[in-house]
Amino acid sequence: MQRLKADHLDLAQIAASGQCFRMTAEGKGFVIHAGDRRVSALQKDDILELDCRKEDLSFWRSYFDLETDYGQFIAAIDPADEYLQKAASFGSGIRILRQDLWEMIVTFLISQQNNLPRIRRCIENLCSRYGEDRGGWRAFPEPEALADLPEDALMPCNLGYRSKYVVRSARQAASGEVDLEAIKEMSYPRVREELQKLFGVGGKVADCICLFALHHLDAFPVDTHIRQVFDAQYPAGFPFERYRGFAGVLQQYIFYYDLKG
DNA sequence: AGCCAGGACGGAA
DNA sequence: TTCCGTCATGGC
Repeated sequence: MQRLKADHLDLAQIAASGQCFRMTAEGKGFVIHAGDRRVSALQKDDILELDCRKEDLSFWRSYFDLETDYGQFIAAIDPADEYLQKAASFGSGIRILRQDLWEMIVTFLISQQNNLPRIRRCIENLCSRYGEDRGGWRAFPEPEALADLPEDALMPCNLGYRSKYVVRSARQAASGEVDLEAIKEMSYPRVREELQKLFGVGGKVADCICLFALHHLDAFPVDTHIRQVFDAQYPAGFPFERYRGFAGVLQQYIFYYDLKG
């Protein structure tokens, strides 16, 4: 059992915030799958207890982004912006996780024109059918495990028309046509363009990948929920300039508040 | 029952 | 460029 100091962290909020679809409640805590890793986590006040080896601790500290002070983001919110204040207060336990790149690509390919419960089931189906067996659980399938399939092979996993997006993107990743390792070193504007070479990845999905895998906090995915909030709360436009460098964090507060608030 | 969901693609205008 | 029909499926 390892312990980490963790303020502004609420696993239940993160699990419900729609950035991670492989966190499930287990007893009083959560079990979290990330790529080919897995950990059990339990929160006690501002201490996060992780069931992992000491040498894996640095990975999970980074995964939960525990070295970042989220209080500074909340403190920087315009005091006159009542809506954003409430949203941030409501979701103050949300952090932007550093998730696996390929897993986020597939997850948000599947997310389009879809709803959160079904996205979760699609991911589970993919892992159980094509993920490597780790003895009692399965890893997220690598591109190579999907690249040789026919384009409609994932429809039994309930991906619907998105099956061909995942299969063709897997081919592009496996062949090196899109270099996932090189992408990790690119600036946000450049990687956003690069990701859109993947079949099925447009601007919004690219922003989700940038934010939830690559931790580009400037990325601000605008989906149907955010669009509705903008129409209702920010008719004159959202003040992106004020929040340069961390607008993506606020996006998650808004998304979660609109979803659950 | 019917509308909507963390959109993107391909073709038309 | 912008606009629009289409794409599977199920949650509510």
